[in-house]
Amino acid sequence: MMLIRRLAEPYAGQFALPGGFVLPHESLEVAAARELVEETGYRATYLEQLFTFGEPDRDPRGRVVTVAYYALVPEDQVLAAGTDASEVQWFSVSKLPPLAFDHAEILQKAHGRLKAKLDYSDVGFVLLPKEFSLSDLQEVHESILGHEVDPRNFRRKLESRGLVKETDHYRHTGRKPARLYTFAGNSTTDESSD
Amino acid sequence: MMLIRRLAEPYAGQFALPGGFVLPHESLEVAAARELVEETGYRATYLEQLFTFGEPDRDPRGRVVTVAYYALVPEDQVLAAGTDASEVQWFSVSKLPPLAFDHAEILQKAHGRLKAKLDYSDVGFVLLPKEFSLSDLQEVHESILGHEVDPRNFRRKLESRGLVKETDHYRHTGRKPARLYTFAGNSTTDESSD
DNA sequence: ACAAAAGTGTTCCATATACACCCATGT
DNA sequence: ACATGGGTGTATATGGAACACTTTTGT
Repeated sequence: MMLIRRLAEPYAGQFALPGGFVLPHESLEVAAARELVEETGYRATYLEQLFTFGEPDRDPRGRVVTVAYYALVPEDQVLAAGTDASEVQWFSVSKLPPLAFDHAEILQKAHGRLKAKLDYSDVGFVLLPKEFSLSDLQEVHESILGHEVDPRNFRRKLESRGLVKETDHYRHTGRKPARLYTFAGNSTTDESSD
Repeated sequence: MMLIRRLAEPYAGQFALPGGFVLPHESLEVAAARELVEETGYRATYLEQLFTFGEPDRDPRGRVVTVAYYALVPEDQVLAAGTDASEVQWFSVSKLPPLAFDHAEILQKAHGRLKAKLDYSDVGFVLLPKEFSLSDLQEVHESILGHEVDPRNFRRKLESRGLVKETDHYRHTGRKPARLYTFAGNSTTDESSD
């Protein structure tokens, strides 16, 4: 989970989700992408609307309705703090600091959504470079799900769904070289839900 | 699908979803429930946030962000048109009239969500009175899914999940009396997704 | 040679699907 | 008696879960 440390009141010094206000002629999604770049330097490739939070008292400054989006950020991305935030930092889902506003609730909802989408959509691939080993992909799944996965069952499922294409490249950084794969396709014709 | 005919411009005379503006100290969900009562007379028991629509040009009057909710309304509910609408009318999903704004897109999204939730949540029961026959429940599922369901498989699934409790009441309105059932419980501990 | 991660098969169980007839009642 | 919707069982296919050892390389 990527969080920023707030500079301004309220909640100055605490961690929070990056965010800001939508401009008059800007779509919600474009606004979310813009704020993310401004505050973390990351240009999102995957961005999905999560939920809209609108309790009347969730911001001490007055009525603020937040349309929350979440982005998936490959771990190797370099993040540079922008103007609104003094610090950008990664946290494990299980070790979150206290958060500003109702942002803990937002994060929890995002995590639940991600878990649910993991096995009927292609979100798992977004967090990896174009070529990856099957162990890489498995680790992504394990860290999102929060538990271990059996490598044989995992690989069998990938194969039966035709999700990956093997390349003839190998990564030689470990002990036994790992075959690299690419994502095979957009099978999920997303007519349903969100 | 329940729609109202608009009285005011823009799109006067066309069908649209009931809706309106959130009051300053009102939560989004309360606002949705209030507008539904005002425009259709129906007090929602099931109301769920669907999605937020915020394209800059979706309303010709200016920038309007819509936080869409959907309610489930048992068919036997009597609907009385309120002050903002001249007419409340039911439509089949497959035979919708032209709709105001981007409301067709909203409806389509709601339908997709409902289909997806049908078999991992309890939405199917909300559309029925407290006591219902298994054929009633099956018809609800068929009309949401848009295809027929095998009665043996359907009943077996209900039983294996323990979703219904049988009563010793029968409905004598058909030829063979149908045993009536009640909804058994809230098994779905909704920690995940939305 | 050994440490460390990559890779590989089989069995079992639960759940989904396909399919057709008898039953109980009201008219 | 018959028409109508209510109600029932079996066989097959599919997908998920549990489980441990061999392979290949770098050091």
